[in-house]
Amino acid sequence: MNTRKNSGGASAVATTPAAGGAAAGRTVRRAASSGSASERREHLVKLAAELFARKGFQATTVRQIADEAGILSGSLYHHFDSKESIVDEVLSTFLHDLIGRYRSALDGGGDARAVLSEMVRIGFGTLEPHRAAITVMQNDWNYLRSLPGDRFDYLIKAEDEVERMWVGQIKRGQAEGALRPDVDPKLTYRMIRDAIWVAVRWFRPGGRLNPAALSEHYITVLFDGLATGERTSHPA
Amino acid sequence: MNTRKNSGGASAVATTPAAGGAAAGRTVRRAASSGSASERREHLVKLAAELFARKGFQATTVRQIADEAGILSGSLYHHFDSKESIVDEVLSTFLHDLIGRYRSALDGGGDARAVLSEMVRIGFGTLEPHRAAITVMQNDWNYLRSLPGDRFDYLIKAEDEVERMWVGQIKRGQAEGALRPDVDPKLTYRMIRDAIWVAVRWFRPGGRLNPAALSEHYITVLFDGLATGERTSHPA
DNA sequence: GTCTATAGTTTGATAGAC
DNA sequence: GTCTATCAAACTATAGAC
Repeated sequence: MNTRKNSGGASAVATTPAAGGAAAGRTVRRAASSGSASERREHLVKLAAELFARKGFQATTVRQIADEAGILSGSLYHHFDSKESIVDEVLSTFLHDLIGRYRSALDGGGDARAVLSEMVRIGFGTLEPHRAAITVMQNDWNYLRSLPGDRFDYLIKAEDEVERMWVGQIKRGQAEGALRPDVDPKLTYRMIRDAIWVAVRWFRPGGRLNPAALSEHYITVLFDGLATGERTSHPA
Repeated sequence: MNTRKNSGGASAVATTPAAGGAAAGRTVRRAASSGSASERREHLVKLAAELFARKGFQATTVRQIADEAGILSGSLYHHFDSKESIVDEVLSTFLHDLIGRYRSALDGGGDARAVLSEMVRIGFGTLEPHRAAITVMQNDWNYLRSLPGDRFDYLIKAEDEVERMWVGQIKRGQAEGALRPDVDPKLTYRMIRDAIWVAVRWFRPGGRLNPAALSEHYITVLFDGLATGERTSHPA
């Protein structure tokens, strides 16, 4: 996924927390994060992710990222190989977390409707911790995919795996008779997925609608359309 | 909306078709479009829109646009003030058309469910003719909105007007008893809107799914969740 | 781990000949 | 309406001092 320049990593937890040198560090403009090197790195990735989300990957310059961190642009290259490797880390961290959560939901068992409901909750649940990453993934997907090389091929791999999980549950629900058989599983998956993820455009943490309320609303609307039962029309 | 450099315009139809000079034009690499000046302009906008959609507005250079048209980058500035004015024309043309179609649907009358169904069809109906513009609007919305000045304020104005139309119909449907009253109208509008527009990411003209089939699928799923009737659960 | 300084490209846009 | 030629600015990334 991403090539790291120094040791340690964002997702790796069992790294030596041997404290950052910080021998020089003159004006120390950076607020907190006087912790380990990996914490510092994580902090920089987070700052960059916010900028990428707000202005777009291309429109965000390494100078702006460095400014936000209180250092000069050249200093960023002590932590990262390139601007691309930063966005790489933003996206792969998110996808790693997301897929892990989905797997847990599938392992948890339950009928198709219960699992699918849980997957909706997971989707909305990532809106808050991964808002910036989700925004970047949507807005800059085409651009990143258009870059030469196979660096961002894992985006497709992750997308495919997620699709398999959703479609599998939808088909199971249809086979068990819990979901109406006259809808296209793949198209239905896309419809749900799109409606959830694009919510990142208008979702604001602390706003009128929290992720839990959003989930229940969407689940209600969705299943009273998906579940079998008395309906106004029931096409072949 | 957009400031044009020369006379004539994309949406204006009653323009003198006084034929493009084309006195010099050496190798004339441009395929067809030996018509009026406004046709030539429209053609350039279309080429640019495709590039913007594929790589993103920022990542598309004026040189690439010119290449695609078979001219040099400097020559583009005979037709447009700036790169921004090109994307401006892409988006304003689309929004003009979209809002016009919505207004017709509202004027057509009918009950809320019928009007809303028609609005869904309109949404999917624009996917084919305005695929590039819709893609640009979604991917580069944040960036364009972040630019200094009020040039792209009309994006917000158009968004607001569209929201008023949708929410108005949803509320009317609830008042008339055709739609379940326990859903939030604004949130429901967003859910529908998001699901429709994001389809532009995977929709391909001539593919397995045409806009008409998509519309009916979405309408079926949506209304059997929105319409009143026997339901598994019916929260307060 | 940050700074200074800068190399090497690429970009959007302009001026004037034809 | 396009080309030639070019400018000024901005960009990513690097090298080496501290």
